[in-house]
Amino acid sequence: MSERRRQVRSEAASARPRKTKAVPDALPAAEDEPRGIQPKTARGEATRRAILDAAERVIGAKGFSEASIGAITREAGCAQGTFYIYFKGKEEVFSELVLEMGRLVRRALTQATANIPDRLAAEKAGLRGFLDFVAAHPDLYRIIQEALFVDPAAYRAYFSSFAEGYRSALADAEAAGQIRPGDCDVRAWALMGIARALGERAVIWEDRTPVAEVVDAAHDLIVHGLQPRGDKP
Amino acid sequence: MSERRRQVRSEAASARPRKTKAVPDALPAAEDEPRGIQPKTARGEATRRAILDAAERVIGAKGFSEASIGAITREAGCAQGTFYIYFKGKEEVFSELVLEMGRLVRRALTQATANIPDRLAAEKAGLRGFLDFVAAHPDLYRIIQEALFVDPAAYRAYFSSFAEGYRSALADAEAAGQIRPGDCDVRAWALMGIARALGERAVIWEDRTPVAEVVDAAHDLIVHGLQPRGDKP
DNA sequence: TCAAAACATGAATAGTGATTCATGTTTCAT
DNA sequence: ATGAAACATGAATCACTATTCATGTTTTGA
Repeated sequence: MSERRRQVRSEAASARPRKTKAVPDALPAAEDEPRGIQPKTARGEATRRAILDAAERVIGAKGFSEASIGAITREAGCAQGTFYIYFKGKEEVFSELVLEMGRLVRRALTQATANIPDRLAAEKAGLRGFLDFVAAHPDLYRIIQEALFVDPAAYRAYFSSFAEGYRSALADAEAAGQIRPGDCDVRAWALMGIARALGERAVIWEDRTPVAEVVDAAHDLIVHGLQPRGDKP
Repeated sequence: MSERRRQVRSEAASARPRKTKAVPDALPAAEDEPRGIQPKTARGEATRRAILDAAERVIGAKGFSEASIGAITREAGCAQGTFYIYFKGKEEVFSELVLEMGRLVRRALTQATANIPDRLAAEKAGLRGFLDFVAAHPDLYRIIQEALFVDPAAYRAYFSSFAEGYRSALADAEAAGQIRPGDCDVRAWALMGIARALGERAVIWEDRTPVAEVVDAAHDLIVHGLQPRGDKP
């Protein structure tokens, strides 16, 4: 019991793969896919997809470290070795899932808010679109949360992309006089936080309150705040 | 490749300990601490504390599954075996950390909002207290996020306690006419979401914006909402 | 139709780290 | 001061699974 309080070194920032017996590094260093190749046929595409979908379900249900490759391939209906035809390792499927989640959410939000010029109205439609999406993809939602530790870069990229888009949307609306002036960066994070919390309430807490009710209540808060006797037109 | 889409069974809800060789269950079934005892002396208390603190740092830095008992005890400055004198296993320290986080945050919030009868003012003080707290305990903050998978019960307990307290505080304020009428449950979750997101921005994104600025901007949003031309007294 | 390319298999390998335990050392009550 | 209770040690055990690989099977293109 001596030097307490030492700084914990993050040591490679996260998980590392098993050691390979002989690392023959002497090549010009460039290519990055000794394994984990894109399928070339429809059959391969279907198998890869099956594994990815199975991974979503298994990792979403058990969490990253409890989800074994064996469980994933069993769920996908193929042999363990097949997994490594399409993915370099466990981390790689996970990262793909996080990316997919990002793509899908962005698409959902884009569609939900398309052609809505008013920011306050867009805010409501976006919240509704988000809550509908997470209700339809509870596994992906839980997966994002694990990314903070399993793939920090993907985690940050996921939220950064939303934060930046949100911030500039608010800045535009502010310039157009559609919303109250204020710090758009902080407000973007705050609004993302609201959406995230309500999504979690629905998915993790399995709250059954109809989405429309939740959206109405939250949107009232977002528009008018907590203050009493607000101006009602 | 056959029965796809099978339901993934959560299988014991989370991690399970290694199998013990011979389980001699035949006793009346009641006691639950074959290991993991409370220290009886000051020396033991200090060691237990050292391990808990080390676990906070190591798990906070590397995440639960990457944090080995060896790393924790090394950080604590004791032998691996010592760990099992005070904790039944890895999960147990983790759960303690989540509980401790809950206790500390609750205390911080109670102190920050003590003797502030007005809800809107309390809201601001509470947000400030929370952000100050997470800045001082970044490790604990990250740990909560992992609890969703490592110890779901603790995760839910942590947020439930806040949600319920928050909800009833809002309900009281609403009854007293201090805030706008509305769904207090949804609003409680939304406000928690704001705090959580801003805490994350500070801790995970290491954003350096002064806390006071963040609090002012967020509080303006919380009080007045996004709508333009709000009533300014 | 046939060789090559793609896919698929699952048993074997092997790294890892949680947990135990037989053996000391320290502290406490009397 | 002294035996018992507490505490501490760290090497050894051993379950667990990610990953590999030698060997088939299926699909594709000409």
